[in-house]
Amino acid sequence: MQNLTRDELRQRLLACGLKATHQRIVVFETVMALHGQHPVAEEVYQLLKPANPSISLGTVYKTLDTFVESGLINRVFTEEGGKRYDPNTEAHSHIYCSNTKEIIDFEDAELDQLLLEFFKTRNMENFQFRSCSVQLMGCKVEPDKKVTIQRVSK
Amino acid sequence: MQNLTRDELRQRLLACGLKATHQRIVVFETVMALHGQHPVAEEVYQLLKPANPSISLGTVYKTLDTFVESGLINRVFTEEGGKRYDPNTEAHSHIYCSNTKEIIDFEDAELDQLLLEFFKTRNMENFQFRSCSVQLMGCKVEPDKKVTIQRVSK
DNA sequence: ACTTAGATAAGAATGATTCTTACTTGGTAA
DNA sequence: TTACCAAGTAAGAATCATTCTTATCTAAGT
Repeated sequence: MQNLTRDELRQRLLACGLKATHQRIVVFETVMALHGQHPVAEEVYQLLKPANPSISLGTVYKTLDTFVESGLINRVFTEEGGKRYDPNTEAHSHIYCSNTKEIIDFEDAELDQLLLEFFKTRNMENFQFRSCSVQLMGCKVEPDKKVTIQRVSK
Repeated sequence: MQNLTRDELRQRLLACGLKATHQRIVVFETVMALHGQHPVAEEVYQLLKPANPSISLGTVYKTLDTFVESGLINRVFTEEGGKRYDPNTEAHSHIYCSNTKEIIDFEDAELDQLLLEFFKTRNMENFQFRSCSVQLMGCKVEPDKKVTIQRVSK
């Protein structure tokens, strides 16, 4: 996830048919810089506020929802209620820690492949499949350290 | 999912170390009758209110959370925010329809098996695994008809 | 039946999100 | 370039779900 310049951000907005306003560019920039995290609107607002004190919280809420509708970002599913956003639009799964309440990206090409293969063996009636992902529930052993999930080396 | 008698419900509450109050029995009974659905607290409240007009909404909220803590029911992950509950505590996945906003249970033993096998091939560092499930995103073709996902017959 | 820790009713308080309205602006076309 | 207007925004009011508070009540053990 390279950092995009404001002009590149502007292009992506226009490509979605959205007016490239200053507010949208800044919200987009801020949320993209949080790749790997899953912020709520308020958090995005707090981050961009110092450099952009005139942008209102309501605009951040509205803008994030607009981005989801346009597919620029995703919502992430939560157990607690509350809307969280995910800058990562690649297929990936999430790890939910019941201890720290963290939501951690889990990218695993083999898993994605496995699921795709699986759903090829299924006949879906009356359902137009868009995507699927896995949610892993559990808890961090040491709350301050990172979680890693990797292939077992033979 | 057979209907449990009130005495059986009472036993299950006591087995979890919970006082078997009238309110808890009624909330438990109501939510269990919604097997396959994923109600919010308000919906449970509306259902039990006619026969139990003295139970307050706050109690329903609190009781449902107590049940989740005790493992009698689960929360279900939502994209919209808002807390929904799942009477089904067996391992299963969910289908999310972006059209009707429905959340539909998807039980598939082969999928569960596949995931278990997969995670055996992974080494988790600093994470105590509890469970996992799949979420299927898409939309119903005909909103009023049921979705079915079944093995393709050879 | 007596006791008491825990549970509840009622409604106030909170907090997140949406809505309203008057004002502003990006992008288009003259 | 300028003028125009559909769309976007700021500000704050309104709404809605959920939690909290407190006085009262009750299940279950003695």
